[in-house]
Amino acid sequence: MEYNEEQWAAITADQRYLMVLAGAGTGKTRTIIGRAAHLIESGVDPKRIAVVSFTRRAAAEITERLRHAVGDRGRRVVTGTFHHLCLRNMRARPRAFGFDGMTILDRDDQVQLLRLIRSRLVEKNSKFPQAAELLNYLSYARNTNQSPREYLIKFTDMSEQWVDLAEQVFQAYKQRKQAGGYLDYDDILHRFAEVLRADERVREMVCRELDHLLVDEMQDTNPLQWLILESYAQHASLFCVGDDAQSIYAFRGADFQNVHSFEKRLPGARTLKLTLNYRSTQPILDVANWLLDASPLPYRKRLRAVRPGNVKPRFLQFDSDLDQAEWVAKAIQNRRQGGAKWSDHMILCRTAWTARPMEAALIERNIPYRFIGGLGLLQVAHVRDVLSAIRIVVNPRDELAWMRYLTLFPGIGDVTAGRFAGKVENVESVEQSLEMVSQDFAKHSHVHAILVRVAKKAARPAQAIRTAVKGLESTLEASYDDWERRTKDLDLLERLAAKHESLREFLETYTLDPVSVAEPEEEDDDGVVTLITVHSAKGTESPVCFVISAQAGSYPHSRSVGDRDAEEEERRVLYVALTRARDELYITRHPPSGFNQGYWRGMMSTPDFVEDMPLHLVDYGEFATPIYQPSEDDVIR
DNA sequence: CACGCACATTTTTTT
DNA sequence: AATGTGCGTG
Repeated sequence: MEYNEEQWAAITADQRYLMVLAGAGTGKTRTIIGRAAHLIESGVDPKRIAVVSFTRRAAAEITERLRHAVGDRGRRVVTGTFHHLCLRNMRARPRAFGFDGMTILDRDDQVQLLRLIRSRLVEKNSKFPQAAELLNYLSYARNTNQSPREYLIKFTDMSEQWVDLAEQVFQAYKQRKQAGGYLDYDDILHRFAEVLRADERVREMVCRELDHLLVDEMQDTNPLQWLILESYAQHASLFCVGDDAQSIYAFRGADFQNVHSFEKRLPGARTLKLTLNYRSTQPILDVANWLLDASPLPYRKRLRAVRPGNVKPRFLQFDSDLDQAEWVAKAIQNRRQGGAKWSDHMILCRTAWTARPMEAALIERNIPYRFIGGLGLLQVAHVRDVLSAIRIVVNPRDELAWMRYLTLFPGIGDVTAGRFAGKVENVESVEQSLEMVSQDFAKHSHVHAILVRVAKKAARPAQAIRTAVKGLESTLEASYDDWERRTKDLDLLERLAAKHESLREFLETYTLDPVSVAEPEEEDDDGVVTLITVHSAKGTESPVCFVISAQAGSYPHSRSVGDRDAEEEERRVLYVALTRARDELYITRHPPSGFNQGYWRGMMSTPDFVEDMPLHLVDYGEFATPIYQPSEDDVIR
């Protein structure tokens, strides 16, 4: 593995705290891997190195590439997301963290729980924010280390009474979580950070286990995560890589300024830069550079391509999203006939929603694809149905699971189920809860019987899933008219479960990082086309990229219009999208339709980033001739 | 109290 | 598209 001067300087730097500012495609991941490899080769025990990233896909890639770079030793490096790192540590010391047999709530669960509480505390038809919005407020406040009250007063125009009411709702939510043995996403970080901060003994015990903490995508860390990093920084060295122009998680409390204040926050910290782009050709970078230049924010960034290539990105305007989808699908098909692989193509969309017509067009043409982002497997109704039985066996105090499970059966409605779920709060064991079921639902014998059978298989995840599916099959078949189509998700679920040691671990893994429903059954030699949201695409690249629906309403997204910071974040989203392309970039757009059209009727001054693009930066017109040539595997020799 | 029908609602982005 | 919600019926 070879590195350029800048990369090598970062890899071998002996600063205890180092921030590497790296533009898109400048070899961030390569440098982080290089750093870990370098540390190992200079004698550091791999177990004492951790690499945190922001998605499991990124973490998996790091694990893989590390193994490639240093062999099996690489496996012992701790890799994962922030949430994984926290969970791992808490699971290893359940007593210190008060973490025992907890069920992790995904977003749907959180919303449902909050809705339950809202319905009791807030009068009907009140204009008081809905559960989902309340959850956003709460989560943002917690991720930025503020009290909800503080946040609501500062950032919303809620009245005094409503703020009080919101506080009550949040308080009740917290209590319900405690009672149900639940941990939501924020609790995972929060509890970990809180204990590390407050308990010096635990902090030493935990943080002393690492000598080197490497952080990917530093611009996405929020104040809560920073708190965790600070605790570690007392005992370990910190090597962070990030790019302010790629910060697209402000909605989660991330503040990209933290890559700039790094030096001020940690004594003796230094910042290095990576400026050479190895991914894209210059014409692609020219468009990206133009986009940042057009921003009022000073990114002071000009990406320079190392690789040759002078094909301009192509810009196409369509009459509708359907025409656009049709054309993209056809273009990919043509390119494949011209010798390209399916897997050379990536289609980037702003929201999962805009991907739908695209998906339809791909299916129609039998183009194998996978969709990343959007509805995860574990969010689909029938999967949740089956998992409710599993969750009960893992945590019998899981009220939400009881509700879902019990109401599956004809004759049991939400009132009856709710009554039972209320009683389960103090249950000590699965056996005890099963005993209660057999008493309360004596008439519905299979309610009890299915759980008993699932509980028996609890040690074998795949078998437990299969048992649950079999038990519920007839009931589910009656309630879904497209049951046939849905069963294949359950097969997939079973296969996924087979890869895991325990049901708890299985649930945790996929709650923290959901798999897509549309994961391809099998990839042929040519792989599959990737359809992906820009947020999920960060850190990835592809020889040929289609940035679709690049118009007002998507870039910037209509929800962000009017808020300067949010609009600028949208610019960075588009920037991330454009900089994924290696050789060819297509930017396509169409007039807004449906929801957006209605939304924007009468509003004339919607910003549109792409509209002002200088003509000379792109080529226009109809069909592009395939210009792709199979690339030599890597451009860096 | 359960259930079925009709209707509304949702549509950022992710851990 | 696919859930969730409200209301009348049994």
